[in-house]
Amino acid sequence: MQKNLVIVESPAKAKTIEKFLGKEYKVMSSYGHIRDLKEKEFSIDIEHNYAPKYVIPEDKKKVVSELKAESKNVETVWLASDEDREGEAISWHLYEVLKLKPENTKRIVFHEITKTAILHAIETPRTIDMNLVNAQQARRVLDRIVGFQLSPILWRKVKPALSAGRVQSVAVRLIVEREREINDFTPEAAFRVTASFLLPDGITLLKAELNRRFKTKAEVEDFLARCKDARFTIDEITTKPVRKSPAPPFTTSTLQQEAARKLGYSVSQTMMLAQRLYESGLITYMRTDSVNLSDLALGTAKETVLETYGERYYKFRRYHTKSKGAQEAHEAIRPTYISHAEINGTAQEKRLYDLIRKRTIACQMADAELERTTISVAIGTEKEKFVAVGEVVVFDGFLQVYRESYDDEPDKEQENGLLPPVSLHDVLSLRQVVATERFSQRPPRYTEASLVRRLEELGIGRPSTYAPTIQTIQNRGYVEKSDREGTARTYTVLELDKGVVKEEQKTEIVGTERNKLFPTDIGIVVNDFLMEYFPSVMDYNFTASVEKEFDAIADGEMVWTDAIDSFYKMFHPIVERVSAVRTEHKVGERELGIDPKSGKPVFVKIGRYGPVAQIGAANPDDKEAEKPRFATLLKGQSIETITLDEALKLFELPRTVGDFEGKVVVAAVGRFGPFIRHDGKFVSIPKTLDPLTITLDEAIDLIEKKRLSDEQRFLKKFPEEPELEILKGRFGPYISYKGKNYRLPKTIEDPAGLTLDDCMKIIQASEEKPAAPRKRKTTKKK
DNA sequence: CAGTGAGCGAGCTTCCGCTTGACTT
Repeated sequence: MQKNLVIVESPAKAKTIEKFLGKEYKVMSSYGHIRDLKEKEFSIDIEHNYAPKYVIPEDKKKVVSELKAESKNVETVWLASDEDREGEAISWHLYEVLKLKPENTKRIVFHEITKTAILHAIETPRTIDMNLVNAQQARRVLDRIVGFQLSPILWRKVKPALSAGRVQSVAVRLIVEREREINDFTPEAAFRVTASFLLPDGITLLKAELNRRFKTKAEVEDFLARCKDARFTIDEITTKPVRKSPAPPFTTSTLQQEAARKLGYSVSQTMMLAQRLYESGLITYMRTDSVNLSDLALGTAKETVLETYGERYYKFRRYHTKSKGAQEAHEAIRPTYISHAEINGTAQEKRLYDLIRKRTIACQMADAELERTTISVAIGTEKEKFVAVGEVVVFDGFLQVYRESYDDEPDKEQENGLLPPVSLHDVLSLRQVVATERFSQRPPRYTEASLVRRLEELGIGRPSTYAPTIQTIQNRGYVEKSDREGTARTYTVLELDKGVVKEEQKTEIVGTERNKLFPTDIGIVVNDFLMEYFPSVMDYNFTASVEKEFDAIADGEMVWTDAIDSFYKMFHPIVERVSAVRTEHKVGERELGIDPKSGKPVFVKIGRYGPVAQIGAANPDDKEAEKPRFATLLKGQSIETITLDEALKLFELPRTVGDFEGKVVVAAVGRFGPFIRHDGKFVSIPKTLDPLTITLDEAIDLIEKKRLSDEQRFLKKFPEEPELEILKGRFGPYISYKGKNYRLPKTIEDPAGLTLDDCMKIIQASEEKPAAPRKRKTTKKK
């Protein structure tokens, strides 16, 4: 019989700790929370002081019964979940569910997974902190109230299966508001003036920028005229030292941001890779808001820096977390063994590990020392000056290892390089002055990672929820990840060369964006609705202010049910009031005008399946009445901006394009976008064409292309087995057999040369081993 | 990943945070 049972949250942690503790201790994992409110019921008894109804979820029953069985057989149970709100609650639920006894239950916490830390924890046990547990219950109950009372309102007023919540709704708000800022933005033009001079040596060039910008072309022309005969002299040379310090070690959010910027990983991809590194024992825990490094880690980082770079490069630094609502149950994300430069794993895992390792090492390195030189060039007696700025790295320090990236890298033209040597009062000869029209930049759309950064700044969401939240707002159709092609813009360039001013119009492409978050019509409608009726929940400071109350509860200064009660008394009446209003019109509905043909009103709104246009109103009392007509909006159209004419055009679909081979050609929009139907067959219409304007010739072209690719699709058929075909898909050849598809191994060079026997073998092989685990989230759609 | 191709009334959907499997479409 075992003497001790230690329960931690994560199985990987359990494995490590078991090694430290020896035979007397068995270490098991709870796999996070073991008890929660019912998944599909409100589960809060409002009448009885907000009593939560907890259940053990189906997928946790096995763990719980194993823990229960084990806990009966030991002398002491050590509850070692994390030392934060959720961790304390996990311990309490374990205590309750496993029916533990106070006399043989001990609560311990440790902040680093080392033998000393754990042994120390065992020597200093405490009891469960009910105040902290109650703070968690308040958090849980509040989120349930908000989520489960707001969502049904959306089902009725906007669209079924939508959702609202303390975190996700604010995330959507950020994206909607950013989109409006972009729409409202008007770029301002100004001329940026640069000049190049020849130094007295007659060889070296100096480039400098004017210290002001001109609003109008007239001002530029005037300035250029003044330059023609001006005398240019070096007026001032200043040099000052600049220091740069390394960024703190990674937390979940900063890791997600840097992996997106430097490696191009999505937020969820980063988390999946980090999870694997963690499970392999290569890095510390990946869901953390702490920048703290253990003494052990500080020591090995020091050794690594000293060994690799020498004493001058080392600097001891301790970082303190300043993000709102941080709970610091773990360390920063760092390699388990900082000296390990090489690891086994996939290329992606290696790159992420390398990033983590470099960031960790760099944060214990010396500042970089730079020297910034500013040379100013006087223009005769004018007030304006040309200025050249150069930066020289005197000592690279941490930059040798790691340089943090930024979301919006500064313009390349502003990059500071090395400046040529000059002396005060040198007279320069002007080679050229160029005035380029530049426009102020609109704010950028959010990426997954920059949204995470903003949420963290606002203290909204936790390391374990950033990636899932981003998934949720996309699954609900509030937000789409998408690209936006830039638009061409002309700008003016004026050039003074050899005393002559030339003017030229140039074109640039601006506003190109890749993989950015765009709000959908549904997202906008839901956001505006929530903002109108529930501004307090949508407030960017809502989370921060309830966090303060949770802290007061944790400190024993507030009763958790009182906190919930005062929120509920404010919140629920609004829910009641909004639910009671029975409006004929859906939220976000907009009347565009009257259909000239039928004389009926034309609406746009969020329908059962998304944005639709509608002619005429439904008449539920009169079954005989004419039903309204519906048409789905095309991609790129919005119920906010669509015009009456555009909406009426939609009703021309399905539209007869013409005849081809004696059969009619029809253009329409289906579930998967615009398509052409001809002779019972369907062909998708590519983005470059429009179902409203497509011509018969274009349609025939599409049909013929499709026929060709269909023909080439069949690589081989077998007369003896009609159910088996070798086909060519977009991702290479595959076998289709009895309604199922099988991938061909890459080694096969001539798929058409396969025999029936070969095919059956491939099918059997893939049936036996159910392929490599593909960790893809299946989208929850029916 | 692949192919698919309509409808706006019949039953269900939903929150946030803690943690990993199971597994073919």
